[in-house]
Amino acid sequence: MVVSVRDVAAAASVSVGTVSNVLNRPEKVSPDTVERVRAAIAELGFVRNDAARQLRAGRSSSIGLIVLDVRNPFFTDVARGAEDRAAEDGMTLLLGNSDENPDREGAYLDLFEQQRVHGVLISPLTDDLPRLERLRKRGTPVVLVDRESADRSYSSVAVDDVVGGELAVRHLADIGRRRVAFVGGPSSIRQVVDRLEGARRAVEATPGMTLEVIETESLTVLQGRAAGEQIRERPVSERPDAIFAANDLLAMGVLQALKMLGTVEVPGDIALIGYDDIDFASAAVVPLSSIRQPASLIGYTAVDLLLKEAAAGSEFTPEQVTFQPELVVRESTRA
Amino acid sequence: MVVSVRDVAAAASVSVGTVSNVLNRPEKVSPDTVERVRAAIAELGFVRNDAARQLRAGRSSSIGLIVLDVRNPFFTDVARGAEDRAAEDGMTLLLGNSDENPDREGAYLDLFEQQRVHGVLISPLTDDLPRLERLRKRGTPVVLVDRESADRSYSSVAVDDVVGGELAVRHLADIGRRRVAFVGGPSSIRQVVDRLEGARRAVEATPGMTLEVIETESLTVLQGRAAGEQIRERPVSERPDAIFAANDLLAMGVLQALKMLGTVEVPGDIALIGYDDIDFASAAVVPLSSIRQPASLIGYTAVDLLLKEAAAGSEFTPEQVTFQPELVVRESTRA
DNA sequence: GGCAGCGACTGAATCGTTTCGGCGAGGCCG
DNA sequence: CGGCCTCGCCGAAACGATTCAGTCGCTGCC
Repeated sequence: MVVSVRDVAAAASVSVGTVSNVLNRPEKVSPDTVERVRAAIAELGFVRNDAARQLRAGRSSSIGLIVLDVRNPFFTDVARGAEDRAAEDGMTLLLGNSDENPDREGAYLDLFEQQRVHGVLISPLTDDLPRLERLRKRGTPVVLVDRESADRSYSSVAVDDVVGGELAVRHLADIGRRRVAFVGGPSSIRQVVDRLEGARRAVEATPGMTLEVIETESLTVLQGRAAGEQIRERPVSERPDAIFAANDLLAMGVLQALKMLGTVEVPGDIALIGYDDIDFASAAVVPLSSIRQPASLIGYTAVDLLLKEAAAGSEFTPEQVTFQPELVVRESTRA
Repeated sequence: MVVSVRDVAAAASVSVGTVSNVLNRPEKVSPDTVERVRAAIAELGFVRNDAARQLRAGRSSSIGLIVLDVRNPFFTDVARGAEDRAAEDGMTLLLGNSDENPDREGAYLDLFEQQRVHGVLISPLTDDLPRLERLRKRGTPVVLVDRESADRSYSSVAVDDVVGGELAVRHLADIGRRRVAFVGGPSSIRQVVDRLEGARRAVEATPGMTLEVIETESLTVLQGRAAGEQIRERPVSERPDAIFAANDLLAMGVLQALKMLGTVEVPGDIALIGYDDIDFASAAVVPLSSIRQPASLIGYTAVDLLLKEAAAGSEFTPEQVTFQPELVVRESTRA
C-alpha cells in the first residue's frame, strides 16, 4: 500500500494542493492546517516520491561526478568536497567511476543524461566530447574537474599540472639529481601529459639533466610496481638517480618494487617524488615527497561553479579557476 | 526544447505506444518500423526521461549503499564489488557516506526512501533501526553489510569479526607478546566490539596475557596517531609490547606516531597488527600485518542477495552469508 | 452598504513514460 | 466464403507531486 499526497489530503480533509504547500511553502498555509497535515503525514508514514517531483520539475536534484579512479584517495577527497557543497543546497552527488575507460565514461554520461541531472562534473578522458555538448545544449551545466577546456567554453576547476611537474623535477635538480625517469601513463590522460611537460621544462632549464619516460598503462599501485621492477632489473649504471611518478599510487608501487621487493635505497640510490599528496603518502615505507593539490577544495569549488551556472541560465560566462600546486618534501627526496 | 516520446512518435508517424515498444520490446515491432523509430530517435536526439520511467515503474533502478567511511579503501572496495554486480543487472549504485554519524545515516536513508530505491545495502551504526523496518514494510529489500542482524530477520553479508580479532591476538601471542593493547572505537560500532571480543577470547586462552583497551573516537588515521602518541609518551615499562588496531587506518596512524614521530621500533619494541588488509597496508613504513577480508566479494554478494530478495518478493527467507577472515603476516609482527 | 483587496484553500491540468484493452488487416482452415 | 487467429499498431489511462487560475469569505475603507 503506497501513500500519496492524495491519501494525506483525504486524511487531513484538505486538497492535494494544500498538502503540497505544507510540504514546500508552509508559510503560505495557516498554522493549524499545517499542523493537521503534518499529523496526517506522520500517521500514514507518507514519504514524497522523488521521481514524481523530478518529472514535474524537469530535472533532478542530483549532480553527477565522473572520476578516473574511485580507489585513488585524491578523487575520494574531491568527491567529499563536492558532496559537502552539494549538500549545502540540498543536492545529492552521484558518483561514477570511469576507471580511465572511455566506454564506462560514456555509459555514465548517458546515465546522467537519462536522469536529467542538475549538472555534471567530469575529469574527461579525451578531448572529443560530443556528449558533453549535447548535455550543454539541453541546458545541463558541465564543469571540468582537474582539467581546462581548450577553448575555455566550459567552466573548469584545475590545478596547473605543468607547474606541478616543473616543481617536482626542479626539486630533484636542487638535491643534485640529474638522470630523471618519469613514470606515468597513459598519454591519453591530460594530467599525465601536463606533468610530463612540466618535467621537460625543468629538465631543459637544468644543464646536464636528462629525462627518460617509462610509460604505464594506468595510474595504479600495480602499474607502479611493474615500472619499479623494470628499473630494479637494470644494471646499476643504467638506473636513473631520481624518479618522478605521475601520481602517488604509482610512486608507492615503485617504492614497493625498489625497496621492499628489492634492495634499492630510497632516496640514497634513487630519489622518488609522487603527485597528489594523498594521506597515505606520508605513511609509506619511505615517507613520500609529493606535489599537493587542494583536493576537497577542487570538488567544493567545482560544485559551486556548477550551481552558479545552473542558476544563471544561458547568459552565463564560463569561468576557469586554477589552483597552484605545492611541493611537499619528505624522506624520499631528502638530500 | 525537450524531446519526448510524443515527438519521436510524430516524427516516425507512429503512436507513442509503439515508440515505447521499440525501446523496450523491439521484437514485438516490425523491423522497418523499428528502423524508422530508431532513425527518428537519433535525429531528434531523444533521451529517455528516467524520472518518468521510475514514476511509472514505482521504484528506481538504483541501489543505495551506506558505508561508514568512503575514505577507507576497504569500503571503496566493497562499493566496487557492489557496483559490478549491480551493473550486471543494469542497475546503478548510489553511494552514501555516514561518516559514523547517525544523523548522516538517517539523512541517507530518508533520501533513499524518497528515491524509492530498489534496495538498500547498509553497514548500520546502531541496533535501533525503525527506518530500516519502514523500508522493508514498503517492500524495499535491505541487506546488512559487514554485520549480522541479531534476530536474523535481515539478509546479511558479513565477515566473522570475532574470529578475526581472535586470529590477530592469537598471532601476537604466538610471536611471544603478552601485554596487548587494543586500539579502536567508538564502541557503538559493532565491528569494533566484535574484534575486541575476539581479542578477549584469545587473551583468556593465553596464560599470562593481558589486554588493555585504548578507545578512539573514530576509525581514522588521525585517531590512530593520537592513540600512538599516548602510548609513546608513557615510560617504557608501561607500554604494551603489542598493539591490535581495529582497522588498518588506525594502525597506520599508530605506526606514524610510534616510528616516524617517535623512536619506538616496530615490531622490535611493539608489534602491530591492523584489520582489513587495505592495499596501502603492505606499503607502510613497516609493512603491516593485518586481517584480510574479501572486500569486493562482500559487496558483490550483498547486491546479489538484494536482487534475489527483490525478485522473490514477500515469500523470501533472509539469508546470512559469512566469510572467514584470514591472517596476513608482514614485517610489523615478524618475530 | 458596497466594494476592493487579501488570505486560505481548491482541484484540474501537467510532466513523460509504460501498460494494456482493443482494433483492423491479413492469413489459414474447414 | 465465413470464422478465427495472429500480428502490428493505436491511444487512453495511470503513476504522484506541483502549479496556477480561480473560489470563497472576511476585513477595512469610503
